[in-house]
Amino acid sequence: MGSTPNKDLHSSAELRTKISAKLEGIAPRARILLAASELFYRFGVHPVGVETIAEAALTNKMTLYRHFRSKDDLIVAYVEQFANENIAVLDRLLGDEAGSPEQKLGAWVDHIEDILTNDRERGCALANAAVELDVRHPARAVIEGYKQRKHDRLVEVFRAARYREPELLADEVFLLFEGARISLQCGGKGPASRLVSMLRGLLASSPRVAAG
Amino acid sequence: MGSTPNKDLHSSAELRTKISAKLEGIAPRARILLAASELFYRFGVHPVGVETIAEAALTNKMTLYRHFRSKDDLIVAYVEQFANENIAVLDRLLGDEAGSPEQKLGAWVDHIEDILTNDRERGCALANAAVELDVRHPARAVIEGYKQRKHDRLVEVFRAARYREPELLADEVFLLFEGARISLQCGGKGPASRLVSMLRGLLASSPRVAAG
DNA sequence: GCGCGCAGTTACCGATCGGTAACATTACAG
DNA sequence: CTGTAATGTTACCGATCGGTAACTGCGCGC
Repeated sequence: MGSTPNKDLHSSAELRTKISAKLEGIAPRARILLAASELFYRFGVHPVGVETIAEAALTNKMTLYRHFRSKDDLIVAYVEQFANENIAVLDRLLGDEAGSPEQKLGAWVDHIEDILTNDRERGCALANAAVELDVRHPARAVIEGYKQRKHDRLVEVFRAARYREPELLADEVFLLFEGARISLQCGGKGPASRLVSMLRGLLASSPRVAAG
Repeated sequence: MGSTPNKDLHSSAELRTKISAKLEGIAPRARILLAASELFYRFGVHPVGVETIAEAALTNKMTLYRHFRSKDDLIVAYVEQFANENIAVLDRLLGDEAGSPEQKLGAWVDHIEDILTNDRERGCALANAAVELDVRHPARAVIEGYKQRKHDRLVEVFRAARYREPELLADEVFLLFEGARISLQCGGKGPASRLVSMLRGLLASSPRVAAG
């Protein structure tokens, strides 16, 4: 009943102006992908129709289908874009030019804090998509690859920071973060709001090996 | 593309026989709710149509609408049923007749292990539903209430077990578990598979107050 | 045996879905 | 200025969606 994103979109100019603002001179394909990202993330991939996406992108359905073979193709592109963006953020925060491992981890926790306190937070777009999509949907492979890469980066940094059990620590931090994002959608503001302090405590108290 | 549950259901007799097996003499309403539970959990609430549910319940759409005002009503009933069942399990595992707090926690961790190693695991049905449904959907309130109650039970047990910071520990365990269930759907078997040992370690190493 | 309530059946409704065909229009390169 | 490629527009397709009407049939209590 409440989930009528198309009607909501038409009646309120909110998203319309919000998307339009970034649309000056951008190619149609990019516009469509941008609009799809906003809508898919806000309402999910199933409730949002292609017509709605096209209109939000200030174009039409035909142009959409000239750039994407099908809605499933668009979903894959949406997921890939999100994965690439997130990986880019991770590269920036944890890359070679981001300082010491401790600085990297601090910056990463700050970044997490920003995400969780954002009022537009609706969980991890990729995790949400995984929930919505069938296991055989091609986007699922993209999602799995992203989560794997993210986990690997964490292990790297924990190892560089000389934690005694970098894999275990990465698993722990990974699960805590995933849990916080999903539990924010289940109304549980309490547990998620304490994630950041939990992470800082974990990083401070986990055993390390002595410096060589 | 891959998500065509209706066709899948019709072509394969799998779910049909599986559900039919439990259907002897059960009232139509219960049959419908049972079929809806199976289908909603496997494929999500949006991709599954009411017709498919009715057929899986060995009845028809009219009977379905005699017992549920709308599909959204059915979704609410589905979520409520899941919440009640899960709370009942928690009552059994953590209730007054379940032994010492340590025994309760051990049994609960074992229960979690069972869930995560189940090959039909598709995450928490309620969390999945929350991802799919709009914030204003009436089922969302049910989900939030359930998560709150579950969290409260955990705090109780941790307090009874004389942990120094029962709320913090409950938050931690809660987030870890939620994270494991969602990350199983993102292909990350690694982190989730180590959840149980992480939980046992956490319970063993967290500080407690001295017995009075 | 009769009546009544519930379930089954069929057909239908308007709306929307993903996707396509045919054509008009723009923009830009030569 | 002209040719060409991309975009916009309109109308349409079959399928499926959630939901309803009208009628038939069965079973059970009285």
